[in-house]
Amino acid sequence: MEKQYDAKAAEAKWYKFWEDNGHFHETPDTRTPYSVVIPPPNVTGILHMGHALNQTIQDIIVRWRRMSGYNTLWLPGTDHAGIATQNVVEKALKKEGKRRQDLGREKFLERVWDWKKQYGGTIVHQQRMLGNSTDWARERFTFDDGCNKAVMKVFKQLFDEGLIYKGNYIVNWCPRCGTALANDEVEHEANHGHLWYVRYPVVGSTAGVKGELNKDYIVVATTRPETLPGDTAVAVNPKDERFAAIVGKNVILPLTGREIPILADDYVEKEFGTGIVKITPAHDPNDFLVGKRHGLEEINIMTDDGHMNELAGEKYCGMDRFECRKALVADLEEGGYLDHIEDYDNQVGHCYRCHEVVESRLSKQWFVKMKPLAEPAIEAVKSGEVKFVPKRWENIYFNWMNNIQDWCISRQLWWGHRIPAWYLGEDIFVAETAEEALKAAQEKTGNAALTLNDLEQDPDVLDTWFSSWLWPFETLGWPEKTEDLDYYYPTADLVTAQDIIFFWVARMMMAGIHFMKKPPFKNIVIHGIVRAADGSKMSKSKGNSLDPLELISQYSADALRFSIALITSLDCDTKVNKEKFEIGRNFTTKIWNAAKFFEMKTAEVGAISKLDTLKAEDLSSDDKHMLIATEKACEKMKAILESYRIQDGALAVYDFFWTQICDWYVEYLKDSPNKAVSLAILKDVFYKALKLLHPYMPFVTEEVAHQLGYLNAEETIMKADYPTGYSAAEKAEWGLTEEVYEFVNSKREAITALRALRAEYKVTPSTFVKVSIATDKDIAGEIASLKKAMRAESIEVVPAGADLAMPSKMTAFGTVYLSLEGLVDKQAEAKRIAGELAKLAGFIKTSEAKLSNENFVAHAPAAVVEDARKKLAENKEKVQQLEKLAKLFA
RNA sequence: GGGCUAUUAGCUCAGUUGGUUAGAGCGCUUCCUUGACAUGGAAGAGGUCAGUGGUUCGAAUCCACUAUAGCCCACCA
Repeated sequence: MEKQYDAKAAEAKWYKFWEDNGHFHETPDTRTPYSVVIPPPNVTGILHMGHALNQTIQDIIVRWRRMSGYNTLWLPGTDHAGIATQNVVEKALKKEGKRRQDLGREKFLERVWDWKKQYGGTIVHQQRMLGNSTDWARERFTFDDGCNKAVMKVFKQLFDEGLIYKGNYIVNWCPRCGTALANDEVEHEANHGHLWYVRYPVVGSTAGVKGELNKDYIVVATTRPETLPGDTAVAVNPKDERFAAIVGKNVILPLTGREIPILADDYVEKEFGTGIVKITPAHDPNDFLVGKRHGLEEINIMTDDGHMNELAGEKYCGMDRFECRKALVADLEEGGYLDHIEDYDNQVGHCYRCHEVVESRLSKQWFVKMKPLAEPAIEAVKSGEVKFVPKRWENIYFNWMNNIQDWCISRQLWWGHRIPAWYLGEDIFVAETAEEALKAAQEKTGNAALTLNDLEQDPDVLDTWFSSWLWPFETLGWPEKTEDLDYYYPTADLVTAQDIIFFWVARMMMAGIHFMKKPPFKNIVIHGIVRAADGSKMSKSKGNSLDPLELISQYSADALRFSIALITSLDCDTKVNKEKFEIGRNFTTKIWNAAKFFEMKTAEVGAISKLDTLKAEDLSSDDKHMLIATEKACEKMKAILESYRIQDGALAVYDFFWTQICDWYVEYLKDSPNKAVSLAILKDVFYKALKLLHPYMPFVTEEVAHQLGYLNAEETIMKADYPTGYSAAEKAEWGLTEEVYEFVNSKREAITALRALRAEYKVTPSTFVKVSIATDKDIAGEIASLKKAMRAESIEVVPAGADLAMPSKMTAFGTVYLSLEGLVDKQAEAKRIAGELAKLAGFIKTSEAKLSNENFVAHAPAAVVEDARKKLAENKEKVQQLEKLAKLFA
């Protein structure tokens, strides 16, 4: 083996090997299926830490299941990301000085597809760098032909079922993207703004203008003065006695001179502002509803790109909305209409894609009725058919599902699934294809001469999520009846971050149940978000993001994966900084060096024993301990991974490899009296460890498994069996008992105690020392190995309780004494001992109090009481030892 | 305005159903390098488990309140 592990070379080599040999690919057979669909990243995306975390978790689970004998499918793909992708291409066009309208719809779409062909593979390529064992042969795209077909069918079906409708509604509108947005595509952010108090003169009073305004006006508070020209009423609360007298009168809308009524409506809060609110039905969702209730006119004063139109008045027409706000406020002030201004903090909606301030805009859109879809999706979780991990997300899911609003699915974009609705005059024909729509139109009109040219297709496209909510079954072939669909659906686990529970997970639940009659997955595993070291969100603009590809290049993919697994808890967000990835890198190095050691020793020793011929008497207690520790590690990993405790698993396998194998057993092996046996054990244990590790660190484990000859060139550790420990027969044959395990643990405790004594008394490790051990245990067989581990010149065994005047430490193994012979700083020692005695006295006091408490003795489990008694006795003995020692230094 | 979560060593986090003298990694201190590995080994310092009150023989763990931080939802102009 090379002196250093070349991660870059190994990772490139093995990924190609796996992919070229179809190791990620399975087809339906008689085994139990285990399937997972990846949350498809945006095709415009580049790999970020969120992907790295999400996909590492999935790959760990998937690789573990694959090794555990399941027919495993992890299905990859990308999302066509309507707005995001269109924006990218529009930006490129802008550099050429063009807009998408200059190209026209068809040419523009060609450009987007060209872009997709050229750059759409970026993230797909980057995912391979992580080591994902995704079945690339089944890679899908939410806008490929199959998904398009699925989307068309779904739209038609929902329309026929009366669950899709078209309506004139006030929607969230991004003036920059020029499209409607769903409610959850709007991000609310704190805004330090103002509340403008504006005077509206009451008609029929003596109110005049400019400087002559008096009590004959009312004052209206607004955060959006620029919408004033769109006002068609002002409103007060019907129970508000202050204004009872003026309800039904009219006011004059400042600057326009238009007369508008004063209404009473429950929506108005008496306490807020002045208790009077202006009603602008075309520019505010609440006002829209008020307007509907009172039959008000809806005056749209803005263009779809956020400028004022002619209805805003000649002066403001063409102005940007925020420019207009300034101009209008200035005019109000000049006209004497501005009462005063207050600072006011509120929440303002922003487009989740481009961050522009969202406008409420009146327009015709398509909606899906969600309530009927949500009900069975709620039930599926309530009944336990689908489980959230961690469970607490269920409440959040229920809360959202119970308050679900209809889903605005139309987008005024070009890139996306075009809405399959065709118009002929007033008639709408919804069909899966244009031909079917034409046929329907011909039948309806009785005019067989109609052609496609007579029909006009709805220009809008569907929300991207309208395709991705079908992801778990459209990717398996639906609406065709395929073998894959039959075998792999429903999928097993869905792993995703908390931020798309509503966007995606909840909707997949609804679609899966509605169209497939079965929820799309059994477990929904929700993990946190990767944050920067200071806890803030990572973002490119802040410059605080870590690039997984850079980390891979610096530390290796295995290092990235292991580190991220080690520091991630499902329960909370994860803060990361670069240094954390050294853990994984160092671990890789450790594995490599341990392998080198094994190779070297094997060559040195020559023939090593065969594990299956060994009997208990061939094995030392340390040998047995190693085998038991391995057994325990296997059991532990299974339990951990079954409950999705990725972090615990990383820690457990790290500890097993580093502490159990390297720190203790390898050190033991160097001086083992029977190296042929110990190497045989190491050989077996090492391979088991590699397999336990493989889901976390696929590359280095594969490389080492080949280097050490566990596998031949055609084989892969990916398909090796996940270790389950030893058989009952083997355990009996080898005498692997809990007693031996505990015994060796206590021996190690004694070794550690001696080392600590050395450090305390500044006896360097190179000095051979005289050791005494006071114990009644039979430790004769351990003396040889103890001598080596303790670097002892001699070890004398004396009966427990023997009275030796030497520094000592108590262990379960016995009391370990270090002979001093010509040491030490007496004063410092005396002081240290006094400190320790004080500490022990405290413990003994509380301990005695506890034991003399009848309640404790009566109520606590016997084992707990027994344990407390034992500890008390031990500590009392310790005190005696220390007191004796204190005399030495007096 | 509702809801959720967090608060444990200097830092990042474990601590599974209440019973440890509260752990890990990094950082820090001391010692150890020709013998797999200094990306290493050994030993150690460092915490009244955010605060207050309660339940209990016993609380980091359960309950209530408070404080701080973060997230999500929500139409108060």
